[in-house]
Amino acid sequence: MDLSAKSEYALLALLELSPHFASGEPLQIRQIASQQNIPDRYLEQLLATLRRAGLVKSLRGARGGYLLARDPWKITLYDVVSCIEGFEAQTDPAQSSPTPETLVIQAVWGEARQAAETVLQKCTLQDLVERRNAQQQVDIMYYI
Amino acid sequence: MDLSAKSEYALLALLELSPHFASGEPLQIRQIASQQNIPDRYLEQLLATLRRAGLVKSLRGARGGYLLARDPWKITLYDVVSCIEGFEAQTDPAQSSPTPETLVIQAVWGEARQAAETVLQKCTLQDLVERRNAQQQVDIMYYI
DNA sequence: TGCAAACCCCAGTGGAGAACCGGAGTATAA
DNA sequence: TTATACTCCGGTTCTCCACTGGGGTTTGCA
Repeated sequence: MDLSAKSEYALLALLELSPHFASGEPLQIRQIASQQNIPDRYLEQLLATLRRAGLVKSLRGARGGYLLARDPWKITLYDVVSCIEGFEAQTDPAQSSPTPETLVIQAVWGEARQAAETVLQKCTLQDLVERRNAQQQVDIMYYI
Repeated sequence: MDLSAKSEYALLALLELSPHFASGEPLQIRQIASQQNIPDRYLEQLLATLRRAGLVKSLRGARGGYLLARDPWKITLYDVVSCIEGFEAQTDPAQSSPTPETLVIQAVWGEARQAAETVLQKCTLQDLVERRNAQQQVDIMYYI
């Protein structure tokens, strides 16, 4: 029920990439990692997953790096979390003969999960960027 | 993001206790465990937690057992899951200086979590019982 | 053409927590 | 008084998350 470090790292990385989408300049793993305090060898794996999911593109070789595959307002938090966390494929083969009780419980749990996913589907990377900027404005006002 | 065996066991046990609330007759751990296929020594721990949370009462000694502490329509799934899973106290002391990025991410995640919890708060044990009965009716109709 | 900078793949490890088991003790109905 | 139940507390096994490491391959640039 709580956010895994894995998903948080992925979101932070994509958040870091968002402002660079317009210019088309790639960011390197090291830069993202040091900027957001993420173990770089670990971030590497996450970016590979995001690449296979079609959320980022990579440029190999010297002067390479990563960039968003599409506009930051066309990537939802659900896109990110679901591909990182690996939803789906939860058929649970051990549960050969589910009882009526477990079925009902799973059904309600599915509704709760659905409600959470709807929130994530409605929030894009661009929304996150703007909320962060707005928050920083508030901080500055308090600082003055 | 997925339902733990722990919570599912607890819900199954309370579901088993629900029909017996009216009569006031206690159910024993062994009975619940064998009925719902739960390791009995493990269920014992869960029921102890539920008792401390005030969701069930225990009768010690011969002919003892467990019974619901209040009406099954006055116990929500949120009551159960939150006490079993131990929500709250997630201040995360390691996060001494949260960045604006992590703050925004946590905020949205909190909204998603809140949406899921609302679903659980609206569903009572009695709702579960009735949905199970309704489902069984459907099964019977298909059987005929 | 060489070489360094970057991505790419795969395999392992350490620690934490979940799920479960066991034993000794205590309360209580019969 | 005794059998039946709950109660407390500790250990054990197993899985998974977060992370690390050792190899590659690709590519811009001097």
